[in-house]
Amino acid sequence: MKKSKAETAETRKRIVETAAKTFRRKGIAATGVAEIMAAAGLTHGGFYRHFGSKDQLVAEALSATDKNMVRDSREAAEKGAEAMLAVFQDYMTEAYRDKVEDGCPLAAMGSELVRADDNTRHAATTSFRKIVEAAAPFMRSPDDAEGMDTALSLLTNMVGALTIARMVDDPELSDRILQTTRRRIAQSIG
Amino acid sequence: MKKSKAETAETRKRIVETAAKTFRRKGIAATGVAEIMAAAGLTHGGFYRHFGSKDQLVAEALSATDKNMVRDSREAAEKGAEAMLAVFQDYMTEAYRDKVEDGCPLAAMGSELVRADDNTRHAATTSFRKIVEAAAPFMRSPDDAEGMDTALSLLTNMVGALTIARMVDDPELSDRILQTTRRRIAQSIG
DNA sequence: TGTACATCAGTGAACGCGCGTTCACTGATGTAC
DNA sequence: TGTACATCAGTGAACGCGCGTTCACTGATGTAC
Repeated sequence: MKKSKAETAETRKRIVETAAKTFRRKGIAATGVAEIMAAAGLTHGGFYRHFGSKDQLVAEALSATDKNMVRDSREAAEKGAEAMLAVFQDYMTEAYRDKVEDGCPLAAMGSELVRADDNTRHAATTSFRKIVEAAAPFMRSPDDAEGMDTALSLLTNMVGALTIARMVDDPELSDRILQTTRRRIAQSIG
Repeated sequence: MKKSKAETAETRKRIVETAAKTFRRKGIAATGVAEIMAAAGLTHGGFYRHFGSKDQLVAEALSATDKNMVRDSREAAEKGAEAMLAVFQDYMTEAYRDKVEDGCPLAAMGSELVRADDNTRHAATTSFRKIVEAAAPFMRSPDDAEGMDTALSLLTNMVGALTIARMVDDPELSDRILQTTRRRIAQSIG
């Protein structure tokens, strides 16, 4: 039952992507290795041919998602302020709020990442910094350090707002949080 | 081995307080009922004399902590803008960041609360709204709805900033996040 | 006020279950000649 | 290019363990008379 190198690489990628979605939707601690493998169409026994531990999968799943977010931010930065604004505003839409499994891992798993292992936290830190750096030049006062600080403030606000918009059980309040945050994004970028 | 009513009430309170700390420090899913009971000096068998389920304890532990935060905010609101500012700034100190188990539950368990049961989410929502309402009159533009919106923006920012300040593995970046958020608090209140 | 009895807080063993991880086995892949 | 053999991806059973929850039992509390 050995698989070709191409197939093996594909399987590995599929496990990482399935894990990335499931961890965001259900949380890290609440998601089992067997559950991820089954969702990827495999039995759990083969897991350790690909990864040394569940923690390693957590780190890789986070890295994979973060890589996409960094890429999106950089592409927007190349296109200019308008594209940057659009990418950030999209983060605060009702559709984005309701699709947890495809969204930002910091918002979806934030409090669990605080307790994640060193590799995972380091990956999260690096990605977060890259996004802040991509956004900084587009802040209203981009002089030196000030742009960084504004970007830091804006991005932490977005993560917190998205988390709380998902947590509250009052749809009106949730929408209002998104709306207020969209306004702050518009005020910060320009 | 039956205990007096006073002792029973005391035990119950002790379990809730222990749970509130442990859930914040280790996360909800990662903390077991037996672990909480042991930390409270009891065996796990007696748990169900006090609570119907782990979920019920989660809801009560959150409510208890939130009640304190609402009280602090309201007391500060009665004292005036300066006290309000002080309470909020305290939230963004390095000491507060490093004492997860005594701090804000939204920051400590945010992403897990999104998936918590209805009672828990409702309790969290109600408390969050009360704190926003207490803060709103002290925002720089407190006219009508605008104060609410600014308070909503500021508080979601504080929760997100605290979570990310705890998550990043770079102490300098972490401190900078706290500092930037303190500055925003000072700019918002006045 | 004193006595008999029902209540019930807490103990410790046990329930079924799912967890992360290991392992013997399989058979197709990839390599050495 | 063809053959013999080593590799190893994936399966499925099993490991020890801790999970949330249940239960028979205990003995002190609280109540009814």
